[in-house]
Amino acid sequence: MRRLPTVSDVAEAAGVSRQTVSNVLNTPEIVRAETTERVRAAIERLGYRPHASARRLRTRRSSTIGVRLDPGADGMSGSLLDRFLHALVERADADGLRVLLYTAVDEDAEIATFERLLDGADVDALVLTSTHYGDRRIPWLVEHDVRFVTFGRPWGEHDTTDRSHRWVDVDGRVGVRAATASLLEQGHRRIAFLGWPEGSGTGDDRRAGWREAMLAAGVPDADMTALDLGVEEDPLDLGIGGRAVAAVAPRPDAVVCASDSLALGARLALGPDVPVVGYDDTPVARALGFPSVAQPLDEVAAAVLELLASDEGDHHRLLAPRLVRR
Amino acid sequence: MRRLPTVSDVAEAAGVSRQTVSNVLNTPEIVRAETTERVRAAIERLGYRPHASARRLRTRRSSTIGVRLDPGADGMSGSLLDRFLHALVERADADGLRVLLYTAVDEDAEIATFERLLDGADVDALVLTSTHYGDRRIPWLVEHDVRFVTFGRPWGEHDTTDRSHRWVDVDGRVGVRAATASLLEQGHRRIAFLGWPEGSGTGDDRRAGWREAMLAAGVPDADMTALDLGVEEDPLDLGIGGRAVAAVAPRPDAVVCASDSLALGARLALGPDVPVVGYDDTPVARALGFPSVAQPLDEVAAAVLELLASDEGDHHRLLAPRLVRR
DNA sequence: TTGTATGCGTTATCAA
DNA sequence: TTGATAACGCATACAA
Repeated sequence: MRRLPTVSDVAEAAGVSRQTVSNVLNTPEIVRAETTERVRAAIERLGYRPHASARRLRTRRSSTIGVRLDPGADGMSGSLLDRFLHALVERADADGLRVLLYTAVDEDAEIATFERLLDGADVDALVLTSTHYGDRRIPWLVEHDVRFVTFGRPWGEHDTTDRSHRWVDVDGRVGVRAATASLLEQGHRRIAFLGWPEGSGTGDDRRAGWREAMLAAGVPDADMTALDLGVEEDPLDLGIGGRAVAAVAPRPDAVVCASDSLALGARLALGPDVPVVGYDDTPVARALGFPSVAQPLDEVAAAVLELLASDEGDHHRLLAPRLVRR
Repeated sequence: MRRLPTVSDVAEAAGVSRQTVSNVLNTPEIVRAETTERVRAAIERLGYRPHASARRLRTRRSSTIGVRLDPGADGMSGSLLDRFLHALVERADADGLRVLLYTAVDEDAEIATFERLLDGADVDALVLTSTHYGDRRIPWLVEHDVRFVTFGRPWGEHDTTDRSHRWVDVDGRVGVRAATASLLEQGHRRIAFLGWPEGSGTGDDRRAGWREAMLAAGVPDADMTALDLGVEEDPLDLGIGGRAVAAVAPRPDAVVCASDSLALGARLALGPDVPVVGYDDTPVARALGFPSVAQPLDEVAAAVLELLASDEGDHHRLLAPRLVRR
């Protein structure tokens, strides 16, 4: 591979000093237009590109953000991370940012990875997904003054006031409410909710959306308890949701689900005649043709980068999902 | 964030020179055990970590490999890339390598990205997926003397002799042959192959596996033509494979498919009574419970890194897939 | 076996 | 507005 031109080469070719070349690149406003022109021409002619490592060493910034590639993803929801990542990489590239992947088996290992990544100036910001209640990563990052944004609310008391933790999330409650409303509009009344056991922020949020829509339609609270299903999902046993929903008597008119894999279970158990709505709009939903609540991953990625970049403005973004009708 | 300790700090703390610290890290065999011990203790005590950017600047290597995050992935096959990526990141981490993502809309854009990534010493090797016949990226990389490995054969004449192009691939022919054989063992004879139109390396390879198994079982060549289905897959029309297979009269006993999404189409069109085997063992196959040919992505990732690292030995690896029976 | 001197390519500081 | 000088942290050639 040929030797790459450096600032010195450009400086020599343009008849200026190295520093001036650097200024043209980094602070063009303080350089005279004519000089800028000459330097730019030289850059073009020589095919000069700044050496990323040298710049990083000097500036102590890497312009790289780290993202964890989730190990536990079951593939179905995994494709969600995949799509988010894609959107993120695309947006980041436009801002001159790179995306570095890492993995970790558990939280302690992940924190150890943070240290490695940050100390070596490999990354200077992190994007975290799949946050959960009591996440130990968050306080660690705050304490070590690391710039980060999570895709997912902390689900704590001070969600929207805590300025030390920036997050972007999608309003699942609104999404599930819309899904439920659309089933109600179609004339269904006994609409079951198939989600996870109470206690998970995300799951309870989605459940709340279903309840709201049902209440608004005048369904009494007492009628809802029998239709409120919470199961522990298991990638190896996709039938669990189906069995739960099949056990409801009388049979529900329709089912709103907290995930596409739950929806798949319901669909397989009840057949195509009972309308089912999923969540995340995965390939499975498209393949089987049931509606699903889609997260606006492009917007999420854009918001994540905005929060990462700016010091002022809001620190939290709650985005609206979209119901994909089929 | 605190100021990070450097080699100098460690040297001072251990009462040696910077060079000795560097030697302990990079060429431990030339340092006296006692000195090593003292230096290691100082490293531990100070929490020293080498600064990645500085090392990269000096060594002119980034220890980072670039991987493209595919834009066109339809989600179902996309999860394949996802799983491969995960395996790759995990293995790479063990070797002290980082994985950087990039995207590109087409080949020209991707080549432009190569230049940016390589010139800036952002990455010093690339892993390419979804290679195809006449791939312009390959000659560009070879010409520019860039280290790379592709996951996927070039499907050219000189596949196995061309030492300038290292690749790892999975033997689809063997996989589909095994899938077909298992159906034959179950007593099925009219086994259709649902794949893509002739002309794609991967597709034709898988088709050949089906033909081999059928021939070995004594099915005459003439009987096979009516069972040999090739359709253009379309993420928006998953029914296309199903329609093709439903149009075969008399109805096939079973169907071997070149992908899980084709298998899904066949399954939906023919119902659960006609055995179907897919390819890639995606969540869809697990969800619907049909067998599928699984690519050993862990092994692929390991092989990719081996080929990337070593200058001698083989330059190509053809790995055996595994039939997941269900 | 250990230490000294130098440079990788860039940008920050300060003087001209 | 531009230029000289130093420094970022590390690793290598060479000397001791």
